[in-house]
Amino acid sequence: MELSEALFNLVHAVRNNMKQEIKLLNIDLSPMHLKSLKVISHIDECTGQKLADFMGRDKAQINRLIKELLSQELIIKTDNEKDKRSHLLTLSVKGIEIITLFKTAEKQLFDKMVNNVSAEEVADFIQLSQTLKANLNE
Amino acid sequence: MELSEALFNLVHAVRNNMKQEIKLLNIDLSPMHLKSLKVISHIDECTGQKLADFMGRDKAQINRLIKELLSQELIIKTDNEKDKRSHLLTLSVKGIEIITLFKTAEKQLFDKMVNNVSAEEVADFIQLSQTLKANLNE
DNA sequence: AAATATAGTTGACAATATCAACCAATATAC
DNA sequence: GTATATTGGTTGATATTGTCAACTATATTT
Repeated sequence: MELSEALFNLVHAVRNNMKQEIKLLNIDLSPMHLKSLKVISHIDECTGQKLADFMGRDKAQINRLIKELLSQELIIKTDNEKDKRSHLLTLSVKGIEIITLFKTAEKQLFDKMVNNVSAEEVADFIQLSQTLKANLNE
Repeated sequence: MELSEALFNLVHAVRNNMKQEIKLLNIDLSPMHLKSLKVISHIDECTGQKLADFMGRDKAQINRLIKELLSQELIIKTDNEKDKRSHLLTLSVKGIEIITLFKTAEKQLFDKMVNNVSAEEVADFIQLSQTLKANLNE
């Protein structure tokens, strides 16, 4: 099997399983919304731009994701004193609850996936993924 | 870095590079259209259903991809004598030209990606991808 | 022959992604 | 210090990918 084929097949499977998990948890958010929540929880003093950079996505797309998360009151937007063009994004209590729920499900999925695989193999896999990506961006 | 993160990052990079290549080749087709063309060229006595199964996609989506490929005269649809509900899909000369062009570009991309990586490592990577996918589908 | 399943088609829509225009704040050049 | 360029964010328009449900025609099962 080709590398790209194996890769796309795997990602497709992961995506589908994630969607199932999200449905089972009765979370009314798309995968990208959840990913955004997760990244916001990771990044220190997160702004829209930082989010867009980190996720490697268009700022227009990110902006719409943020709008939806705000309307669902999962994140809070506060003025950024250091730069009045931008705003700081933080999770609300509700947002923290949801992302905690999701991370648990995600971890279960991950554990199932690497069930019979050694930690070393997984580490090598991650390492090689990063190498392959770096080669592309040269 | 997390496994899923590394994986999604890599696929995202591959996708973006592919898009670039397609643009450079002046091919007026989306990635999925090209993938469909490629699969049609692989599968013996390809029908819509076989295509949908192989690509793991909804038949509605596949149907629309086929329609576009037909309207661009890249594939030919002939009656299937063995089952009058379905049709056989084959590449036209134009379709063969385009997919040949694309495969060349794809190969260059692939070569760049695995440039400094041994064949064995790549084989292991593909193998593990398949294992991880299989674990998910259990 | 009747019931069920399969292949394909279509409508409606959700989710993801991209581009361009635009405003306001900031940074830089002069 | 002001003109200019850049950056962060917002919005409109549109393309791409993916999903579900309804429907027709043919095939298969019973």
